[in-house]
Amino acid sequence: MAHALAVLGERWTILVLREAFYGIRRFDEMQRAIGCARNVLADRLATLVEHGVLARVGYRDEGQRERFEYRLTPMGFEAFPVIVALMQWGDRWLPAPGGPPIEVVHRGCGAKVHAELRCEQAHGALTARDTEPRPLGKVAAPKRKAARS
Amino acid sequence: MAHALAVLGERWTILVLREAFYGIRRFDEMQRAIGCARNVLADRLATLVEHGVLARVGYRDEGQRERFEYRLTPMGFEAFPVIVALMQWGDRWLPAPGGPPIEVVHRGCGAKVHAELRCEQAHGALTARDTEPRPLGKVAAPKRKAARS
DNA sequence: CGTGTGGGTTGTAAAAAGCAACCCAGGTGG
DNA sequence: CCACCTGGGTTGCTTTTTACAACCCACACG
Repeated sequence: MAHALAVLGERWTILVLREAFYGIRRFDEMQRAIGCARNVLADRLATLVEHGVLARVGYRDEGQRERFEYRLTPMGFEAFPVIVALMQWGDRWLPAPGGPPIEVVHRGCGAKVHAELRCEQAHGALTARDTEPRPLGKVAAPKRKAARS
Repeated sequence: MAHALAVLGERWTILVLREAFYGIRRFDEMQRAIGCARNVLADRLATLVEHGVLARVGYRDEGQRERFEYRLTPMGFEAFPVIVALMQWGDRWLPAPGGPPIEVVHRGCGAKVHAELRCEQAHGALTARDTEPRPLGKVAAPKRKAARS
């Protein structure tokens, strides 16, 4: 998780990804959409490409020279639940006046998409209270003074 | 979503929340667990309290003066899918040598918990490719931006 | 009355973000 | 054939954030 945050946790990265999911691929479009500084955007795109979340691919519009755009890789695609979970939480607890500006729907069926937690035995949607953390593997030295429940 | 990131998007915030879900409540425990600077932690906790994600509640251990700890509010609890989605993505694409240090399981059943996307008509788990963004034009207050003559 | 402990607040240095200006290469128009 | 536009950046400088360490404070204990 710390590694995940090293890749996705910087200031504009999640917004870059969201725009990528919305279909934005080009530097200027991206910059207009999210409104961050150009050098920071360049840095974030480079970091994402370096980690394999985006791919920098050449394209050529008619009568133009070759330029580059950024596309989600499979690694990037799989970050979608993070985006949806964040949007959902924001819409629920920090609602924008007038409702959310955009929503994600099932292509074709048109119903709203949401993120939920499930266990591998199909026990239905879970909340944090239905779960517990389980430490694995080489646990470090025994912690002194365990917390009271 | 931008609002969500204003609350959760700062550098250590998500780790603070993760530790909160693991049961960490106190300043020093938190500081040891995530390893960030104390002033930054103090700032993050204050921000989270201010936004209603955590609550600062007094407690008193026997023979001690009153102190304060931080507990998840309902708003905080509902951020759990974000945490799980991030952990899952990190474990999948940036695996730690020796496997993930911890996993989240269904309390009782013990099976691993994961985040997934579903539509409201129970069409099963979705990927980003099964979805599309839908802009919502429903503006509550008349904003008359384009109709300016 | 000195020490320990939890929960912080300085103070200062290093890193990151923001902003505007500039660069570059190829295409277009005059 | 030169000026200018456009997409995709880079450079330089200023303002915010982070990081790290040191310190503070109120109480309990011995």
